[in-house]
Amino acid sequence: MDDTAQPRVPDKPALEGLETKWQHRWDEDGTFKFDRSKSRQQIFSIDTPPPTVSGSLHIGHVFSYTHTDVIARFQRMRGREVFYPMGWDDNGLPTERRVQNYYGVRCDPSLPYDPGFEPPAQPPKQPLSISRPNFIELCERLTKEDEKAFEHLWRYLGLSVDWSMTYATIDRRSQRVSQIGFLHLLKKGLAYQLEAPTLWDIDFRTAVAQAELEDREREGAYHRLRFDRSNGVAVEIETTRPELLPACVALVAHPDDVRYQPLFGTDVLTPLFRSRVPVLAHALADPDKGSGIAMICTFGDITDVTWWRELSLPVRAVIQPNGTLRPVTWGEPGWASEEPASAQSLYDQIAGQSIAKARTRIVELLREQGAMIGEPRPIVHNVKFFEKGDRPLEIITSRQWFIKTVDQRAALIERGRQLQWYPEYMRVRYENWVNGLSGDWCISRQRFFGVPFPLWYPVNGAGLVDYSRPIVPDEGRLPIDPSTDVPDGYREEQRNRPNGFSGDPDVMDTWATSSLTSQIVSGWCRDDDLFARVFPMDLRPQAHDIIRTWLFSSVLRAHLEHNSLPWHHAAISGFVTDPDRKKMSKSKGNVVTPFALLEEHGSDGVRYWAAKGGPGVDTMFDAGQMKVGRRLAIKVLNASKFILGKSDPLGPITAPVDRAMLHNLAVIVEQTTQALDAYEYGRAIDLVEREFWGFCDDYLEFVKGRRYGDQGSAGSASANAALIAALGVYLRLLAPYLPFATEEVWSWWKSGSIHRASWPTRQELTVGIEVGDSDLTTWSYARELLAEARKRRSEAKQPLKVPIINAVISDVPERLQMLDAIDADLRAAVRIDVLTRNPRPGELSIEVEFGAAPA
RNA sequence: GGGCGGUUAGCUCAGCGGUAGAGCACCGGCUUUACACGCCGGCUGUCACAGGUUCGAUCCCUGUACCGCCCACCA
Repeated sequence: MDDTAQPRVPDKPALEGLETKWQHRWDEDGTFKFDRSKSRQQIFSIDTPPPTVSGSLHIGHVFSYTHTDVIARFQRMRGREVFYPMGWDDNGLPTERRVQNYYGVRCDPSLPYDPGFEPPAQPPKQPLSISRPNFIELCERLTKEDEKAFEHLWRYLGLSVDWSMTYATIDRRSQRVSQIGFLHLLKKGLAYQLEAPTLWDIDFRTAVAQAELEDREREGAYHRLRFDRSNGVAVEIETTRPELLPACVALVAHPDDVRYQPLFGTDVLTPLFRSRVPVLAHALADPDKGSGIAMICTFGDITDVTWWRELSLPVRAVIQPNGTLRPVTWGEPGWASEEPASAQSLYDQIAGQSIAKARTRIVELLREQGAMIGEPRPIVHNVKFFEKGDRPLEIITSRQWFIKTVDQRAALIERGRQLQWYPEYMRVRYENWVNGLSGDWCISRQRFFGVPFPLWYPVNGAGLVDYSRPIVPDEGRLPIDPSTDVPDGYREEQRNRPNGFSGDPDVMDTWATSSLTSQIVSGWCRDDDLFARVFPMDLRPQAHDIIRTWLFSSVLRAHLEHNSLPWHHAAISGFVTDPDRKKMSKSKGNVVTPFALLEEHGSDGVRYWAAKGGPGVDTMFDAGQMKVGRRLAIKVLNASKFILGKSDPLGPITAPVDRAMLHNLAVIVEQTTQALDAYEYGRAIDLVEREFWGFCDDYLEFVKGRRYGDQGSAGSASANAALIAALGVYLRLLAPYLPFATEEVWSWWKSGSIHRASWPTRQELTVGIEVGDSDLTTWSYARELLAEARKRRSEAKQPLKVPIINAVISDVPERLQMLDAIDADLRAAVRIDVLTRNPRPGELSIEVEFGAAPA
């Protein structure tokens, strides 16, 4: 470092342009380039959340990514080599939807690839059908554009990412890791396929996982229906899904319910379709709900699935994957009816219709037949939705791939306890989720833009696909797309032919890939040397809304694959809320474009606001705080200009006030370091900011006169040296928060980046400075006197140019002794001609006598 | 229904056993040669409510209310 050169201080320092200037300089200088020669102990590795590129950029991103960057810059300055890659999540449904709308296309997997395809300039009114490979090409093309916009924003915000280490969740590397990970689970028996009832979105026409569900309140109605018994007495049940009546396979009541105990083991006839179904007992039936007896349909909700499984009931499925009622022939096996002809004529009136239409019609029919008692009773209840979906989920039986999770429950809870959470209480959400897992993780999706299952299946002589014997590729071939790649020993002509093969048509849940981001960035199965240096990683930063998805699935995958945690620490950010305390999101129309904010308040100003929102805390969007941050950054520039503007003479730090100020700063350094070590970035900036502002308003004012030479060369030399030492420390304490302003000042004065400078320590401030216990008291006494004297001047409304000709300081003798050390500085700072000491017991007080105003 | 977090100055929040704090806002003053994107000073609080522990509670315990969030098998 070249600290002795004369600082080059601009006349009018300003924040404008610093973002552009320094992001380019950092890029050219490779300031944040990861040095992979460092050992595991020297490295701090971060598993950055890859933002969904097809989503819009919003202030919530800026908020949480700033938190991570503050930690990254802090660790880097502490001497850790920070491994800080950036990913783009371009895999999955959001991208598919965006591509469909942007280009006006839709994917038809039956079409062949067209190598020369170009999308129309304007999206056509009627969506254009294109092949899956063509669709994926468009996905990739559009996400490239989105990624550029994101990177631009991140660089402008000042994220200290190594931009040579980016990845996308759909790129070949991620696909390969994702497919290897899947094949490992398959080999260990931890992944399996099953033909089973699965949560299904009828609009997207895909299976979804438990983690992607959300409850929404919907209006519904209880319909009271009469089921006939052979003895002529009717049983009344209540249902909100009358359209599922044809799918009814049993009635169920609680085993202890005396009202229905006589019915257990008997049969009843369903209304309209006259299907004979048993009355059964099961503990899940709630005597207080409805009439206390329920109809079991295949399938109306998850409880139906439980009953169906535990009571060994048959399947009578009526809902098709597209959400319409399938055609049924009553009287055929599985569709028994006492009166098949009338059942058929009634059912034909709802077959092929949507769920909503079928419901309306079936209620009319029930009325006509007198099978409905009274009017439907409106209720509001929670209904399960796919989080991205518009209509309630159905349960459809289909072949899907699963990863075993439920039998890992205890081990996953234990992993959660090994993980260090910030804040601690976020662990509870994880445990709630793990304890509430109701089934294994369904990872197959009937979609197009995603990582395909790296599998084919043999097709037998009759042309039927044999799913029980998947054909697995060599790991060396991965990634593959079974819809275009051909398994070893087969030819393309055998695709979907008898005695040939058939590719798995599905893609994986995006979380099946995202759960491996720490493996993807760490070079798992690609770069063993790198992997050993960065994995398990140090930090997973993320927001709390995806604990059940991203965090959970990542812990699961690392546990199953490596028998370890994926990282040691999880730092959880809150949300950004609008003034009504609602989460800001695009759908609510309350999003603020982040780039305009960065330009208006400066990246440092916006970062300041973000950093004040501590770990886990939802934080209100507050432009006022951004302005405060901007002022802090400007203050840094101006105070630095003042301090560095005159560094001569420079000498030993002898003045008690100077030494006390530095000693006090050493305490702040310790406290700030502790806070940042505990990921308390909000508390840390509070500490530094408050002290820095006091340093400017009190200390600078206090020593200004002495520094200009009022008390001779030695006093000036001491002040200059103390000012410069303190400034160097403050800049470094602020550097993680205000990377642009601090770097700018550092460059006036030192060589190299402040972001590679070493974090300040207590020792650096106290070595060579003789500090007695009394010194801290000296500085606080000086501040007390300064405040008191200023108050007198303010009360008298006297401008500073009017001198105080005499100030009488009354205090206990022990404290008055300290005046000797600060007398001259104090008199200069408040313009006091004479200080008179008045020893006496009691509180400090000052009486002043003003002189005449100068002409 | 279960759980987690919160309730402190007009607003946003910090404090978490010992005389209530910061910033913003507001009011008054200051052209003081680093900064008017500034400086100085001032005003503002039954620390949600009710009990308990303690010499002492905003802070610990137990309830209650309200706000936000997470989870839940929602006939």
